[in-house]
Amino acid sequence: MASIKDVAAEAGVSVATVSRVLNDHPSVSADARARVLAAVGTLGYRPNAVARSLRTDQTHTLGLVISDVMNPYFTELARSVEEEARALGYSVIIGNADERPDLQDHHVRNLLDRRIDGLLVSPTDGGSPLMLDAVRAGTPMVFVDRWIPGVDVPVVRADGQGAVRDLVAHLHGLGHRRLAIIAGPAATTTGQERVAAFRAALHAYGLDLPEEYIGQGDFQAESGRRVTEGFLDLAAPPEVVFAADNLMALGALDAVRARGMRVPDDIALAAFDDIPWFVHTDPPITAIAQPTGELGRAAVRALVDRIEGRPPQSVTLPARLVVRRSCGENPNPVQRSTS
Amino acid sequence: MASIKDVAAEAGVSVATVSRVLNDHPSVSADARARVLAAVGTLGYRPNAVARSLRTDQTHTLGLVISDVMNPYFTELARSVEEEARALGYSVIIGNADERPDLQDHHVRNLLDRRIDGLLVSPTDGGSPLMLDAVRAGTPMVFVDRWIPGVDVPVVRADGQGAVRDLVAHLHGLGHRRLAIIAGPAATTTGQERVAAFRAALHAYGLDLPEEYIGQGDFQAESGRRVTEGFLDLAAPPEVVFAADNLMALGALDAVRARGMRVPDDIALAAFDDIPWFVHTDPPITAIAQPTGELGRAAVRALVDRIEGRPPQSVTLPARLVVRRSCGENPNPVQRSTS
DNA sequence: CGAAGTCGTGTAATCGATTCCACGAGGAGG
DNA sequence: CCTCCTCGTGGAATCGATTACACGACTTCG
Repeated sequence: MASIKDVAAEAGVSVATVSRVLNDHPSVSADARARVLAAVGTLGYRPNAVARSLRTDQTHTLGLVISDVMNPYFTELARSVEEEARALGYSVIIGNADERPDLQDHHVRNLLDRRIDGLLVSPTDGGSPLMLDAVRAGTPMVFVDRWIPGVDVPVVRADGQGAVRDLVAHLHGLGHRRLAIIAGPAATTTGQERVAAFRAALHAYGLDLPEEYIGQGDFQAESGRRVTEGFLDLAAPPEVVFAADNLMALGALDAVRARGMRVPDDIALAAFDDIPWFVHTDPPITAIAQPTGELGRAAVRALVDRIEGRPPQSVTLPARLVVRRSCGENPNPVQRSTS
Repeated sequence: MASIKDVAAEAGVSVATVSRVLNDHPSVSADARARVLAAVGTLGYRPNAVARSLRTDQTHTLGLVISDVMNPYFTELARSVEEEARALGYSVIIGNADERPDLQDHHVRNLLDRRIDGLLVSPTDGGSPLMLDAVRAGTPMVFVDRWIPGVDVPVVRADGQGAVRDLVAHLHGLGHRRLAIIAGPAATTTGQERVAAFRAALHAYGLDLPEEYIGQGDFQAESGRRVTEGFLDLAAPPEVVFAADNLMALGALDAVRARGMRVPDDIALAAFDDIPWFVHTDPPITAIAQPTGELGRAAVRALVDRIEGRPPQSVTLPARLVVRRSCGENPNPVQRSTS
């Protein structure tokens, strides 16, 4: 592979001049520039990003550590992050933690070793020492979706409180009174917040959220299935199951089907996180939609601001309720098609 | 950030010794080793992967360029690729081409500039000059899922012929005679092959695949919708629509619904690529399942073989039919749950 | 007892870029 | 005509690792 030296030789100039042409530094004669460009062309030269990074101490690369790639929500997040980063001149390296703190640490370490310019994280847990060290060491970082309390890092996330209130209003209006939730891991902020928001909304309607109606899930389909089975085994099973993410909703649907029961006739189902497939499930599932693309873009902007020395901003965007048929009689038509 | 020099100073040895300890080179005294390790600990030193790569000319990184991250098939592929790569001591950088040749080139160029050790590609088109140049220049490369004919690069893919035959047998057995296909882009091998396999299977049953029953899609949901609408507008609409990937099947489902028609009563639907959601659509969709995880792992093994000087092998694994209810009366129960 | 390893270690070259500094040529101004 | 800039250029240091080579101290063996 041709190096800058080869180009310099071919063009009959020094490597300094080649470098100047490549970084379009002003003081290069038109003649030299032309000769260098020609040499670059004939040799098919491409600068070695590794060497450049070593010298400049910048990789123009962002790390993104997400909790689970197989979750369409995070896939979409990753996509929008990459798009915005590309627009701003950065590349993205994605690390998939699969909801496992050890894997999360593996990727964070790997990204740090590669000297990425900044890190976007949706933490799987309450904060590994590794990540806290990185923050303390001054690594530019931004939390997206989930965050770690007590750490001074900008957070870009959706606020579901309003939408959860709308959901409970909808459910209450349909006559449901026994509402249960499949929660996410308590170690994640989204795991806790969604339960808190749900409980608060229920209280507003004079309803309770008893312990046995809080199932402990882990944001994966299998846990949704398991928890739902537990709910169905109760002496007084809930009339509604609200899954704190889309994969657990999928598991819940499985569990209900496996018993030969029907949604929404025998039990209603709603989910946090809306995805295109929810339009086509049987029945279409009522869900709380996050502005996923906007979150990803805002997170990148915040991180790049931080990297480039501008003050980064935390951002909170509202989520909204999308009513479909999985909770019962629905006065409105479907409001959202695939896209 | 501490460098190897700092560690050397702290431990009272030379950088050479530190390096030897880090790469566990045999000739280092126990005493020196202990002092270096202690220094590494107190400084929290981590070797700079950028510098190391520059010197050794290896990044221990694989590039993966896929056609569309939002397609669950590719997401799963990416996940298994990363897993296997990690097991073999490599990291993976994913580039999402979004079915756009220009974006594909952007990522290939970016990965090449970063001096990745090898490239895994599922080409969006018939082969950009950039990629062909890379092959000619000796970049270790392996094609996965799709490939470019006439290029001497190992291919890891699934063979759908048998499964398509099974599908046609199933459809024929259910009494369907007018079968249509939503094809992928002709520039991709999977786009062509699936049509060819379908046509061959139809012939075996004495059936034809007329031009108007071949819709040109692009592997995205929207094209599935458009093509399906075209089919429904025909004087003699098909009784079955076979979508060459899961996203186009989603679009087809949309189109059918939008007309107020029902699957499978008014029209049957089948898809190439099976995904967890197909169990839960209304109705559950009959699909051809690829051994996605196995493909990803085999592709990584082939690429790493190539990188490390062993002869790489092309691999072809069989896909299989999973019958559900979207094509009509089904004697067998669902054979596959989510996972 | 001297020659010939062996072992542990350090010095310095190297990878491919960027960039500070020095230098020579040419132009402007006194 | 001399001085002082400006401009274009090249030499060389530098980033943080790895590794070939040299060297001194010990062993080992004839």
